[in-house]
Amino acid sequence: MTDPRARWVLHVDLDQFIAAVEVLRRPELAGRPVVVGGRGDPTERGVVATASYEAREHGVGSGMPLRVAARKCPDAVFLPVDKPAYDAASAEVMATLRALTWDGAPVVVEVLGWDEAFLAIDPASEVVAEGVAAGAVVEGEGEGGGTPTGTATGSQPTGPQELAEQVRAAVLEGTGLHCSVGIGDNRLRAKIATDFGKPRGTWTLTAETWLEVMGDRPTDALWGVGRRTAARLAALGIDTVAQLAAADPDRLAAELGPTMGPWYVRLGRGADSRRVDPTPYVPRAHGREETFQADLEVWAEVEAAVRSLARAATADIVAEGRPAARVGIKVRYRPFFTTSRSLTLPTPTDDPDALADAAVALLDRVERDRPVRLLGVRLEMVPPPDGY
DNA sequence: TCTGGGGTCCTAGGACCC
DNA sequence: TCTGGGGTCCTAGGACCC
Repeated sequence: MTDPRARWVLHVDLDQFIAAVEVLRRPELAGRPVVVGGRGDPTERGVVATASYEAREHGVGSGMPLRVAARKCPDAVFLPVDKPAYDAASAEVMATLRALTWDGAPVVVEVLGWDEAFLAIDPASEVVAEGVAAGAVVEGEGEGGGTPTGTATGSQPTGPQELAEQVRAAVLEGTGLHCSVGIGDNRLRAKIATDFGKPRGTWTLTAETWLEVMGDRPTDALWGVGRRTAARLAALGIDTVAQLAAADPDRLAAELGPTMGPWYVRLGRGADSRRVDPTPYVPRAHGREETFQADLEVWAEVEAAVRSLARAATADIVAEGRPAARVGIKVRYRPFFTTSRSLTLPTPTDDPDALADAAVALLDRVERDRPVRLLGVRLEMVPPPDGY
């Protein structure tokens, strides 16, 4: 139980993943500003999925409308999102990570998305500890802390820094992609540490260094606090991570909800007790949505579009092998007002006609006198059978 | 800054039941 | 019928993440 390696979590995050995959198969793009998003046409509605570092120097960033990106960086190469290519690259990365060992013991990998994963030692493969106290402390990380300490390519890693270097070398060798690694004494700290290591680096963040590194930063620097919650916290006089860490959980429970309030205080303290979980991801729902290049003004077109989205979503759940128990639609009107409707089916089904009919029927419950910018259909599946 | 598409989880009110 | 309280399901909306 006292395997010293069990203290550590590594977070691996690919550098500019989507742009890097594109450059990998089109080497002539290396060194150029590359922007991937939408259908690759910067005159269309769409946003930036990933920008290369060269494009970021011009102020282009994720989530930015393509039109704005084109204005900021007219010389950028604009490419369409190619999901299958990123799926394939991601699978290679994850396979590389799963093949790693730490001092002879297998690691477990929890996939977070296309380009991120947590790594930890497999708790089932306990090795007798060699006299390391439970409170072992990593040497302090001052300015520039967390720089790699080893060049351990090929040799067996001993500490987390050596494992991190092995991760970066293995991913580069196996996939041609660069990544950064965060080392933490839990998932949250490892995840946040990664940003300090980018690009192509490693950083360590522990309970000992948490407040020193994060205390003066705004609350939305935390994983799980976004713009809205940061504003609500600011209204309560909480602007920084240190202030959030010192806040009264009962007060935040009253203000932000019994679950979320105390959870935010724990975030401020850098606390996270969840273990790295290698259980394969099982989706709860599949949905399809589309923002139209020109708003739909004819209701028959709205109905036809919902029917089409419902069929596409149905194909996704059929591939999953689980029928839908609930159907939901989303309607975004001009200029940007969004509403949703949903229903529980009398009986779960994966019949395309029945699901399309249900989605179209939900349209009767929304206004039809306004131009429609976006439509979405979402199918919530029955839980997977036991044994998953 | 005229704002994608894929998801997850939490909250709150009302219905309904005992 | 002058009417408590808890549990659960359904629905709409919101926040967040990659």
